[in-house]
Amino acid sequence: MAAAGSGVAAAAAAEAGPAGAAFSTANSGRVNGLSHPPGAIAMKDHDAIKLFVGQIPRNLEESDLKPLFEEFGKIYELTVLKDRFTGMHKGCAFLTYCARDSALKAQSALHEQKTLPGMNRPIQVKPADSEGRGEDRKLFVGMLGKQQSEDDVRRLFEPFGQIEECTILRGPDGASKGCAFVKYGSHGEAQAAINSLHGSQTMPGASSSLVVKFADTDKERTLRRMHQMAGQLGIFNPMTIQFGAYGAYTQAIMQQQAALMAAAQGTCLNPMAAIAAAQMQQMAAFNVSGLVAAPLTPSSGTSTPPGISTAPVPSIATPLGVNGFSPLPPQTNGQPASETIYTNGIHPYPAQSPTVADPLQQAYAGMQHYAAAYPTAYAPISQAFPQQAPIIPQQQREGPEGCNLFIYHLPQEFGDAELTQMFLPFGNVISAKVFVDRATNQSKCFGFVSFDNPASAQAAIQAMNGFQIGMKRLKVQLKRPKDANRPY
DNA sequence: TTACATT
Repeated sequence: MAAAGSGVAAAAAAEAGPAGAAFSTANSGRVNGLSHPPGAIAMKDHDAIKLFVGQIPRNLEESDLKPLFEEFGKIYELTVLKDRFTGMHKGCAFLTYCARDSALKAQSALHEQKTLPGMNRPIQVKPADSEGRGEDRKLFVGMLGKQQSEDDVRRLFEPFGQIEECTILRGPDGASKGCAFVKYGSHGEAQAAINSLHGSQTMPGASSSLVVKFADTDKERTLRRMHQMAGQLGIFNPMTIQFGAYGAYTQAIMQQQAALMAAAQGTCLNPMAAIAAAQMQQMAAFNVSGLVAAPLTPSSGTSTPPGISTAPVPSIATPLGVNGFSPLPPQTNGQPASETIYTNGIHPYPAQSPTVADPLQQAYAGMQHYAAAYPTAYAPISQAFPQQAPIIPQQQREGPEGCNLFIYHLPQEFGDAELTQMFLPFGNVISAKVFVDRATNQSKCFGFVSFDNPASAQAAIQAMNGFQIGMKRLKVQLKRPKDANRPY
């Protein structure tokens, strides 16, 4: 390789980072995917449909099938399913067109319409099981009364169909958050329930009428996370606008974030961006592989926060039976684990959206992987983003008793702004102060954060105490009262 | 070795 070019290539490879790995694995894994030529990033609609294609003769490979399906549009990905051990052709495939419309056309033109040579049943072309069919019969129910039990909700929804699942979202204390998920046997039943129940009544104690809508899909949830995180960082990224395709959107953000992260690692510019970048990677990996990146459970007290050690992002795409539509970690008590941190209306998106705490955990975990993999490979790219001035002016010092946190083991490069960002998800941060050595201007790695209410402070302790960053774990405690330890 | 609102 030419000496002049090698550095650039290495940098590009490094920048692709774990995300790149996740993408390529998803495409090429152990199945013979129809991969895209290097450098050519194929786009697909954000609402593209993954099709299952059945009744394919076993002697036909991707290259043989491609012409047949290309008739309906540009193919984003075509993968013949193979037995994971023997590599044997399973007589079916997954097919994703770049355009949603192509999928619909292919489905109506081909499904049960013709029989391929050697087969005695007609070809099957229909949305893969992973495509929403679990989600589109699941409802989010909001504005329930806090006293209403699962049984109450069941009774309310029973008239419209078979209920497969009914879960009230609850806080850690078991108190209802006034919302629930209800899953029917079919989309139609769910729709019927929406038609009849949405806005139909106001439950005792609820502030407005009953909300009944389809639960967010996986994609919507992830997108919302990204927007949320982007909002928190004050990121406005023009790159993302021109990329309508979801995958590309993610990738674009990630690349930007990777650049930012590089800046943060190289020059201590913006550690929170690093966190966000890590999160973006996690989300992208999640998106692409259809797997939950890491089991997430809120940490508490001094216990080891689970799922944030150094578990690598799963990079094995499950080629068949992908059930990427179980975005929440396994639940033992019928509640989404990620919901349990929030108690007092801190939740940035009421009830059904993901919390900030689990992204944070993912973020930190991701940061560690990233740092491990790419310790110093970056040049600072500070101009990648206009660096926003810290938004929150620091006026007050201390909040009321029980609202002030002492935080130790902060990363060296964290300043007031980063500290603020880190704790913003838990409530209204009225002050955040990192102590710096006045001689060296170096952080002393500890600081204070004050909220305007004790519940926020408690939520922050629950979520962030014991949080691993690098080799250390954050210590997050209530600040000692001023008069403590006085001898008299 | 963990330093609690600073000169």
